[in-house]
Amino acid sequence: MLSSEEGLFRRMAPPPTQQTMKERILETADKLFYLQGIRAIGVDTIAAEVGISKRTLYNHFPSKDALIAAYLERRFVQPRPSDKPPAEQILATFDLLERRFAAKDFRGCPFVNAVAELGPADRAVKKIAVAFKESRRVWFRERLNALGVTEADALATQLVLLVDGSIAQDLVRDDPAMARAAKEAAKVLLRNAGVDVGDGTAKPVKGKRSPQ
Amino acid sequence: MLSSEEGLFRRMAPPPTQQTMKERILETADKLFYLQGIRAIGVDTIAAEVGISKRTLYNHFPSKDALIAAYLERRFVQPRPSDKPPAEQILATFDLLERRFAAKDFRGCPFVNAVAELGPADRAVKKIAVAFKESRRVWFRERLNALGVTEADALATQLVLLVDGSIAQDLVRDDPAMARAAKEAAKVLLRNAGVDVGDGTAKPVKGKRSPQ
DNA sequence: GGGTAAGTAAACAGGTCTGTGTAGCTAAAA
DNA sequence: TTTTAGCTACACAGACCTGTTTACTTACCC
Repeated sequence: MLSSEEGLFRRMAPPPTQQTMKERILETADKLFYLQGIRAIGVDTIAAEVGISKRTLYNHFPSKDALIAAYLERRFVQPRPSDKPPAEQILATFDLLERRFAAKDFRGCPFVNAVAELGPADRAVKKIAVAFKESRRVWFRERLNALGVTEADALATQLVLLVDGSIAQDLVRDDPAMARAAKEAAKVLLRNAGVDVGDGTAKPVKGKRSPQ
Repeated sequence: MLSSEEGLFRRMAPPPTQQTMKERILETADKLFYLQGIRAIGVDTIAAEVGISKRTLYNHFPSKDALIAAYLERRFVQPRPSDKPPAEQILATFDLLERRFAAKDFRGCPFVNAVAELGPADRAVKKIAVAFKESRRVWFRERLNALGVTEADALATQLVLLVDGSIAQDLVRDDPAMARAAKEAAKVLLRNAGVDVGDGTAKPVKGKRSPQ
């Protein structure tokens, strides 16, 4: 066997920074799954891109399904905590979205995409997608509660509709202006709930008239 | 050759209603593509479900890509014309959505799903998806113009965000209430633009006060 | 009756997919 | 120095994919 001939100088490659092998695999899987689709990418492709053998990949993840689950779990991160006022935090969400849309590697919401791609039969994927969506809704609700909005729960739902709507629209249109449109709509909804969104048109929470 | 032995009684099956073969294929492809995903369904599966040979399918569609394109084109239908007042038409959109969500065979927007599944490389799919989304936006804009809304274009965009947001949310959550939430948000946006949405709280278009 | 259009079944080509098996190499621990 | 954990390369099984080919059958029109 000549198998060592060219393998010799590639073994135990550069101590690849500090990352664990699992993390290296996940990072590559994330990039490929997200940009090209989960079904479109085979495990061979991932292994080749990481620069490892397929056997090694399967030593770290028992199946492609496990890798998919780990990919989505790794995407499930909470927004960074902020000490800005709640209303600003809420509106900043849409500014962040707009920056994301402008990046050319944005390809929609990985959770929605996974559910769309893998179908309703894949319960594991659906479960994590639901958890993610709910966590975002709760994030909005907490900030609305802090603002004293009475119907915080309903308004939080409406805000996530604007977020997901702009994501879906940007996915097909590649138009970051969708984020701005969502932000303007969000401002109207917030103002209507009595939140001061910084343009002096805050409407009172409970039928009270604002001064003049 | 014994090929006729069991084929004999299946030939030229029941004159299958009146539908053309192309339509029968498309109908089946639609059901399978939409419910299970485009990549998840092979042409063999479609042919078997229609009850025809694969050769026949390929005689009607030169490739799977052509079948996918025809599937999406067939999904691209305009809303039925209505003689109801424009504001009612707009709000009825969300009622229709809610009924769709409640049906257990609802699986999101076929255009968004196709783009998510097939990736940005598939220009043909992306093109028809963009055309569809824009047609819906224009539909809203026409009705807003009829209502004399000044910023009809911007508001139409905001309304499609609510539509697509509720579709995405329902896709992952299976919750028809998302359509109601979108409707409530739409009412606020319409009222804010001076449209009377039937609860006596219409706000004038241009700073004018409505009678008491 | 002869020709044609459109269907059938079934095999095949050539590719990809997930997942496993085998054998050998290397680095580090014992 | 020996053992062991973890890697590599590579072949393979078995399934499924798109699309083509072959040979045959049926219905219908002229």
